[in-house]
Amino acid sequence: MAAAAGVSVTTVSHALNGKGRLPQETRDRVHAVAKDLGYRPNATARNLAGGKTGLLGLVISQPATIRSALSDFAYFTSLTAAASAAALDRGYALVLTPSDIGLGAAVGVAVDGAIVVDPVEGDPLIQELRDASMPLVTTGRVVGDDPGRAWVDNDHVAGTRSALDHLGRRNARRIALMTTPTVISYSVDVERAYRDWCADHAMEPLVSKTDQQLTESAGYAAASELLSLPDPPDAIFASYDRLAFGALLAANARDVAVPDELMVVMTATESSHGQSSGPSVTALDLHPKQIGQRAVELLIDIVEERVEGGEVLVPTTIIPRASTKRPATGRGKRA
Amino acid sequence: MAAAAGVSVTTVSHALNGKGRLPQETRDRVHAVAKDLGYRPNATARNLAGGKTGLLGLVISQPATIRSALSDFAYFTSLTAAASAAALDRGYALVLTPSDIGLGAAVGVAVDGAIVVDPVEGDPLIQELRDASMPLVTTGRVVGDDPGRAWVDNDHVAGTRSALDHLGRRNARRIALMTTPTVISYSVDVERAYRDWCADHAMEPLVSKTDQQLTESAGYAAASELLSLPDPPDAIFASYDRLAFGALLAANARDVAVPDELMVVMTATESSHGQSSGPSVTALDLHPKQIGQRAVELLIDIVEERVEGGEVLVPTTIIPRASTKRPATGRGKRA
DNA sequence: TCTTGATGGCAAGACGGTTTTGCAACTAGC
DNA sequence: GCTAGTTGCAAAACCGTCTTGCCATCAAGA
Repeated sequence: MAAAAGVSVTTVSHALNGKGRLPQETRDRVHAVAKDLGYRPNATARNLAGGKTGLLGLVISQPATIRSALSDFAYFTSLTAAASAAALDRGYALVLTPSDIGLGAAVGVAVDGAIVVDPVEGDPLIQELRDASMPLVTTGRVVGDDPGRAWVDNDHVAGTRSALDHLGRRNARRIALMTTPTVISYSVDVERAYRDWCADHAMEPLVSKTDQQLTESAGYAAASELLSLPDPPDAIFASYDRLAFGALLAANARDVAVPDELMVVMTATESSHGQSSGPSVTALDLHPKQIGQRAVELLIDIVEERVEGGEVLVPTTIIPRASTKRPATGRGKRA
Repeated sequence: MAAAAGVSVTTVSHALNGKGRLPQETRDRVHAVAKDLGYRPNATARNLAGGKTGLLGLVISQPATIRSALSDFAYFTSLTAAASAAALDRGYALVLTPSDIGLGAAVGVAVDGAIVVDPVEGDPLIQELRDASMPLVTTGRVVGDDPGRAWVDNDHVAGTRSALDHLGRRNARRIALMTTPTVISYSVDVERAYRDWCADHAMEPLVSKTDQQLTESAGYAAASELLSLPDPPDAIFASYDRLAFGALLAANARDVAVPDELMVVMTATESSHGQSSGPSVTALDLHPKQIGQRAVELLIDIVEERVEGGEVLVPTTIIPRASTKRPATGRGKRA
């Protein structure tokens, strides 16, 4: 920047980065002038000098079999957008990397670190990145991983329990779980928490797993089946919002009243609300924006060697709405 | 790269970039050694020297009112992923920019060029970028823009006509259009093409516009209304796939047989197929991947000053499926 | 044989910062 | 009053590539 502003480039660099030995007075003056001139250091030059690229990679890990079923686009969009914004805030750029190009040493972009979203057990990419000792943060844990790794995840066990508690307090007698096969830590956690909760409450588990794409249609089909059981559920916890919307349509088609005869809770993103035309659905918000943001922050901390790893748990929030609008009994914790 | 490989850095640079005056023999030798060493020039240094950042920004333009309704995540995901891959292929990194941070000179990242997806009429971002003379490509046209701008778009007029022709050849008597308010060039084009086609074929237009979020539920509601008209449509063209899926559910609920009593055609992405549980739906594929890819290519051509602008039309493809499975009459073009 | 022109390749500067080193000037202790 | 330590800042080296300028070398023409 115009050393014209009084001092040498060295001093400017020192002042702006809080490095060298400078009196506060000089720092302030440099900062003032910089602000005045709207000076912003050139990121490319800074990266060159620092031996970095300024890029972070984000890959969505999904095995080929369910990649096309990856219909929970809203979740990923939300997460990715927040991650990108968080990266920009801190002077990095987030680049979406197709999982098939890879970030490996051999091909693809040179990045300073990587985020892998919802890693699937045995995904070779994880191993490849670790072998290359690339700074790595996963969103959702790697199933079967040792502790000490860097990840950001919801507390799905607590979240699931809070959703079930919510239903239990409203006198649900038989709660069904609508979910998917367990390929990522999310589905593993939810199903285990559900079964544990059922055991704790002497309730018989009723799990409906769809391996179709996660659409309202799949939810419609699954819920129709559940509702035609001899002893149908009076509450449903859906691990994807669109399954819940489908369940609502199924209930409507069968004249099952929501919430009186059937309560529905779904996991959701910020954008899930109001997407169904029926009663608004009580949601367990996963806060994907926070997930994305925290993942980036953790990754940058690792890249800049402030920490080596870290396990970040993002809490979930239950948002009561019409689909579970029954008076809660006094027993149990308050929502 | 190790000038250790025989020559000077200058020669390496010249050889690898096909610049200076070098005999083919030297070039080949350098290339061979480079490949041998797995040498890849440092992008950061290259950018510094070239005075660029190596970054392209991609913004999704949506007015606040419908941003939350942006449920067509699959389309954007597809487009964005393809754009990102195309950029990486050419040595650039694509970064998603939140529309509120902006790419303006004042704030945000420094990028070499920008892509604005589905610009809304009067979006200030467009003007800001143009004022800063930032290389710009839009995906979908800016409504009311003069020619000569750089954009990539589907030929929605031709596409809509081909979808309607497809229905017409199968003896549709009354075709309804399910769509949204006209805020982007896409919705404008589709509705105009539909009305023109109706006029050409002496058919009374029947347009159902939903301003709800674009979910199956909205499609369900809109289709239910259409089907309860005194003179209900016997074919529906839906400008969003989820509207069509909802229509299918509505038809099913009313025992309207598809395709015998009602044919359905939707615009779609690669991932739309198989998302409904009913009959598979004939689709007008918009090829969002191609849109994203072509947009990046065009933008890079502009950034590197090979061209100044360009209008790229990506064709659409009609994919006949069960929802319009009727014998086509001999009249008209073949599908 | 000498000049001229084309050709092949190297050296140095530029890009815009960061970081290290070095040098005054000032302060303090004895 | 001299040495030692501290403080404030500038000069220089470096990051890895591209670009420009220039010196050889060699062949052809005079």
